[in-house]
Amino acid sequence: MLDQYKQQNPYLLALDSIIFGFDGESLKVLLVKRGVEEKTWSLMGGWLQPNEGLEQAAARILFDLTGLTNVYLEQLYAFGDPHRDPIVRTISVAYFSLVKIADYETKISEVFQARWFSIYDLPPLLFDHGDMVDLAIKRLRYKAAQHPLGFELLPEKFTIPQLKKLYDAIYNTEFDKRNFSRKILSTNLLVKLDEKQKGFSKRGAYFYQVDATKYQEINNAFLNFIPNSELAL
Amino acid sequence: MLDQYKQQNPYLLALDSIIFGFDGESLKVLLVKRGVEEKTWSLMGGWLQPNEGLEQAAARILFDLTGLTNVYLEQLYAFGDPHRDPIVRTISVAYFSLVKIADYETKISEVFQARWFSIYDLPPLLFDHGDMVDLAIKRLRYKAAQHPLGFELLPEKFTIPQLKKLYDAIYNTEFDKRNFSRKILSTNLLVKLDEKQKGFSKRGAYFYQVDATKYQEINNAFLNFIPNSELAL
DNA sequence: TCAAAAGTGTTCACCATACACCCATGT
DNA sequence: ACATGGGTGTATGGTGAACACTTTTGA
Repeated sequence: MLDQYKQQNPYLLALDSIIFGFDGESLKVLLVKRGVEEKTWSLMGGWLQPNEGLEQAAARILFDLTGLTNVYLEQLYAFGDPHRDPIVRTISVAYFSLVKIADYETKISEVFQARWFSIYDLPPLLFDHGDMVDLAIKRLRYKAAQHPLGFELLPEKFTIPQLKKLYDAIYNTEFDKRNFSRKILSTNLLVKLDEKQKGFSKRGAYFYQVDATKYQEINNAFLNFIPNSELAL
Repeated sequence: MLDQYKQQNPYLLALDSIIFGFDGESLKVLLVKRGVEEKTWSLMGGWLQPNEGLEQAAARILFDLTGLTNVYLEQLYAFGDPHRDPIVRTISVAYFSLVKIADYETKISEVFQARWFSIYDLPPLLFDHGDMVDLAIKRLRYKAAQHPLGFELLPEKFTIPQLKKLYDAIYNTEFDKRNFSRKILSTNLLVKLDEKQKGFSKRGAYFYQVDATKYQEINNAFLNFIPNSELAL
């Protein structure tokens, strides 16, 4: 009975994270120099430990390397080409993560050999990490079009113009500010605060915050393709 | 340099496939009885071999067990809970597959201990295979709402009423046949044939076929959320 | 001739888009 | 006073949803 297990080859299992950040102007990915190829930039990564689940491991590695915690983390794809790591065969499960760049910027830069790169100006990457980043960008665009996850990249309090700039950056386009504002506010997901942003523009823009309660409702609402259907089995 | 590899624990890597089929009435999943727990139904699965990529392995296993080839296959998710397999720690990469049930039905049933189960009437499943099926159903619904992949579950030639029944089954609802027909035909993805279906209804419905050339265009068109943007980096 | 499924058209409400002007304030 | 970015309203076209009748043909 156990024989069928013993006959099988085991493989190394790595986790790599595509970490997105937004600095107010452009969408960035966090890259490091590490290990085997010290001259090549690569994604944050590490090995699965015996007592961990995959997402748990990805979160641990993220924390170990950056001190980031409580961030948006979603499994992207499992990469398993036999020759993707030329030294030892390794399967890598890639995760993508959205972080509030401002909270951690200094910590990351000082403690680790890490840098934010614009997604439009990436250096050559280790192994298949370039493919991982490409896929992560596609996935982010795909998801952000329907799910309200842009907030994960902004501070707790943010202005509508900031949010618009983020979406402009994600889609490499320029949305109409009137339509954008109406669309975002029509979700009722944002709560307007009394406070205004100071220092950036003369007039100052109102801060908004995500309404955590309504967050859940919205997450389901985008499924409106399906009319009066019973989604539960 | 190699030390950092040698210190790491390797893990067994399995592939499990959720295979969907449609018999004209309801959406089905193909399950088998195998290996460790002969009394429990499970997904089709097998082990990764040293010279294979993940999708390649999933395709091989699918072929070995069912004789199915050239089917729609898409990576679903990597499952890696430390205790998901109670005997030996195993990471499983799940794939979901869409097959034309009629072409292979007899072959599957005779050669292997396998059975089609309605997604609304599944038996208890091995390990976390129930979670895998749940996720696969969600993913199928999510994708089918925007991508034209329903055809993968039907014969080469099919009628609009057949297609509608398929979507009814996927979403467990009843679409309006007028709206459904208009929507499907407006994609220009289907070519009407001169032939009519015989034997099922008195009047008979026209057969249609997928226009392979237009298939690609459509696959991009659903991204119309993003106005005049340059998607390429 | 009748039963059963196939096929088709119109109206309405809503949403996405395009587009232009006034407002608040720091300099 | 003026320059800079913030904030809002309207008109139009297209799309999704609701809804009912005629057509074909095998029994």
